Amino acid sequence: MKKRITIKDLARELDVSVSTVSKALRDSSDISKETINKIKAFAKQVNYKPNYIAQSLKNQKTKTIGVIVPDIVHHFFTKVIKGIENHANRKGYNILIGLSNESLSNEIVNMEMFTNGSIDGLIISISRETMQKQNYNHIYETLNQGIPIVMFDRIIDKISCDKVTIDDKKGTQNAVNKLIQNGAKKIAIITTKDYMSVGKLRTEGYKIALKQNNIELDKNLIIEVDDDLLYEDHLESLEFQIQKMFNNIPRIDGIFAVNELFASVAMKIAKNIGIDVPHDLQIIGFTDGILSRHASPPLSTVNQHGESMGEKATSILIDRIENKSTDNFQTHIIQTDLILRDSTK
Amino acid sequence: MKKRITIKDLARELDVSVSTVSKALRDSSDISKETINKIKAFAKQVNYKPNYIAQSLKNQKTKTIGVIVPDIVHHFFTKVIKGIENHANRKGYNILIGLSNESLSNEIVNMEMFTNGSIDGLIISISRETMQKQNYNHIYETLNQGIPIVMFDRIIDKISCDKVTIDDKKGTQNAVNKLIQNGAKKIAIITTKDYMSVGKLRTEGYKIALKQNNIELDKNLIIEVDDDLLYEDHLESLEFQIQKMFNNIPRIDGIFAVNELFASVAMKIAKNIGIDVPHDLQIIGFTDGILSRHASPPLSTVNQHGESMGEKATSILIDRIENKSTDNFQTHIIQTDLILRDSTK
DNA sequence: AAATAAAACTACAACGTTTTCGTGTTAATA
DNA sequence: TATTAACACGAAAACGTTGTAGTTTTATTT
Repeated sequence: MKKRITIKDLARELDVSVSTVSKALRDSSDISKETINKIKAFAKQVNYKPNYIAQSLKNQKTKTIGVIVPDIVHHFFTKVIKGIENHANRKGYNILIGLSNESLSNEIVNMEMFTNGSIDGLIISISRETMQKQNYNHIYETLNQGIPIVMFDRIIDKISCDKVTIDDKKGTQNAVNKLIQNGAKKIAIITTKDYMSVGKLRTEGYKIALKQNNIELDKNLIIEVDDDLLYEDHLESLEFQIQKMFNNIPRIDGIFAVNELFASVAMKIAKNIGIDVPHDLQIIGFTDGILSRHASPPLSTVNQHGESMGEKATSILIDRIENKSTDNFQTHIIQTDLILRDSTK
Repeated sequence: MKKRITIKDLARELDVSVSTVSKALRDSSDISKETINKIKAFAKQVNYKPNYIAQSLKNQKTKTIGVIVPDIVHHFFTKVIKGIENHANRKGYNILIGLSNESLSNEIVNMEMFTNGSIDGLIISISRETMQKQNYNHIYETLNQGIPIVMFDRIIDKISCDKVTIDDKKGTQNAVNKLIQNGAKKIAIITTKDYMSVGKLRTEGYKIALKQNNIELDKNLIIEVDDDLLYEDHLESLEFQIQKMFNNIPRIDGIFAVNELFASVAMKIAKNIGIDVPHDLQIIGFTDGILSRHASPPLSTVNQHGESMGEKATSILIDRIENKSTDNFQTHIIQTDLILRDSTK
């Protein structure tokens, strides 16, 4: 376990000053080409690596960006993170990850850990509880500290910062339109309570598509699933709610679901009670995850392009960090596309 | 955008020295109870937060741990990360995430970014390429720098550091035993090339179980799937390989698969060619992910307890970090358990 | 050869903390 | 009352960098 080599060590060994070494390593015009080469060669030889922490302190920037997501055991977030990491790495940034577990207090704790000098900027998709309680103080605070934030997917309109989201409304419209084109007449939507921005937007898209096609809106066909619990552990409850839908409403021939879990559970239940997918019932979900791909039949779905989302968020953030401007916030909208598989005709 | 408040600011405002403030905030016995209270009160009032970077530099520890995984769009790794984050957070640590994307060079780049003073310790599951090429220099180097490492899941025996893994052999044995108890006579294993430690170990477990039950080993029943490609994008190739197995070998009545993807694809193909699961063919996979749970029928599987794994790895690492000892490396083995669902009788 | 300009290098402060070693008060002891 | 101990606080160095403002050396001009 050898001690780390510092600039001071290099300076001592080469019999020059610390400043000379520092400057040489950064190709300063102050230092002669000759000396630069000598110093760099020696530095490489002894495997000198600059200490990031010291640089961060001195330069007042850390070259790391914080990422806070509600959950990580989740295909979509995972895709976004991958996009973030890729882009960040290319730009020489590290990423610090925090999980809110859908809880406001966790979100706050994570934010506080991050905003004590550890990050240059933050990418966040806020927790369910934060949306419900509409408590955004922690967000405003870090913004006030001059730390730029990019919100993605779960967005708060009234907070002024950069945002990247997908076109939930349009994506849903396209999906529902497809269902209608394929002959569906009685189309249900399985969505979440509408304090969730995405659920809300998607429900709106659903309504628009119906109206465009002159189909009367039937409120009974809007199933607002109680999403307070994590379905990873409470599948039965979800199944029960969807089962109830089939019981109460006969002859549904199209389902749009706001995520792939809802879609695949709906399909499973439909099949169980003898409904043929896609012949009698067509289903389209949201998110092109593993569930959609491996369901039988494979589910048609709205692809969110999570990775692009992560990349875009990161590029906006880094731009903001490096150019220090604090106005003209943009909200970038990523277009979705419809992946047609065998749950539609 | 207000400037961050520093100890210096507090000192100036309260007309005491910087040292006094610093000590007061850390409850030093040097400072009178009275002054401590006054300083703390004021600090809270103006919302003073210590600068982590400065503390890191001074204390020569960062309170952050690095995590490098081959992929993040992956249920198991995601579970482990969740476990890591939870435990780390409880202990006041942040986590820095790096993705190797199964590539050695990416792994190296990430390690280098991390080991330049940014982390106190590292948790890693090494990339496929690293295992193939058996190039571990970067690992040895960071170990040499005095940065403790905990390897998980994909482990290199000969590297001396802490490890946490699951009992792949035993887990597989149990699963295969179950298959045999349930009457299966001709049991195939779908595994990976054996440079992957987990594939190897699981294959061994399979062999042991057969031997224990006096079933002769038939090499044709060991399907080594070519896992150089990511199946997220190359499903057909995987399907083709499994299809071939069914074509070549008639009357397989049991399948053990080393991951849930292999298991679910095998099941899908079996169903397609008219084999009834579980009546004619029983299947057990590995990893209790979303695929297993939502397959139809739901797949019996070996649960890896990823979250516990992450927690254990973190607790071992933090212990190592805080106690600075550099001997008595442990390898902790997490037991699996068998989740029986409808793909077995 | 003296004056000046350019080139090459260095000292030092700073980033925000922590900590060691003082130093000045006050209280307790002889 | 003089001596000592305990207490409360402060100065300064240190962590490893960077960058400004010198200073020294060398080269150029007169």
